[in-house]
Amino acid sequence: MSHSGGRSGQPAVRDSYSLLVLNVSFRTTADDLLPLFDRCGRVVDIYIPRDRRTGDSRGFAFVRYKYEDEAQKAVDKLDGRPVDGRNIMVQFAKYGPNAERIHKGRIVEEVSKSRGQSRSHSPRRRYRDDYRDRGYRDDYRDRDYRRSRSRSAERYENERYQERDNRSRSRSISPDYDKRHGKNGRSPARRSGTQSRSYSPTPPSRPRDDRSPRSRSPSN
DNA sequence: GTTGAGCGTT
Repeated sequence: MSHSGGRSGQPAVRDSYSLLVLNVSFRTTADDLLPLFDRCGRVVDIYIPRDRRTGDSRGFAFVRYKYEDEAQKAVDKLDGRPVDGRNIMVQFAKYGPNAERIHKGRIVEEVSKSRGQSRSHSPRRRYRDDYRDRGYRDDYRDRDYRRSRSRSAERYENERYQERDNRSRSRSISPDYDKRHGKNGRSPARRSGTQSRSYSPTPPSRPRDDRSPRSRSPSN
């Protein structure tokens, strides 16, 4: 009854403290961290968020400890220790039961010592998978941008002329640059069938469906 | 094949 709480989806988290491990190698797995953090205390579980598209590690992991004292010890012991050739950073996570001591991302609890929780004031970036998403998204944006510019008033365009020019050169160094590459802006050597789909109003959907047409009901 | 600040899933 008096299980008032439910701060986290999993009840197991209630009896465990989460630690955030950063600066871990991209190929470091939980199995590699398990024996490492297990030496500092009882590790309940270790989870490493991975990309659902590629499946590669993002470079950080979450280690859950049964007790906070052990977690704190792991932070002080494993924090700054070279793993897989790189120093890892261990600190308390904002998610979990220990969040009670964290107020809006700021730890209300007194710092153990001069640990320097503040890492750096460097701006944080998103996942490194953005560059690949921009690949096809850039085409859509370009089309929208061109259409948007048509409807835009000419007077405003005058001011945007600077930005547009600057941006235009940013995307393409020069129209001749493509010609030098032999692309000539278009690919006439393409398949005629491909051209049909190119003019299709709907973008080519990726055959993400791996469902087998034959095995429709695997349950029965 | 790449990268390097951050806060998570069934």
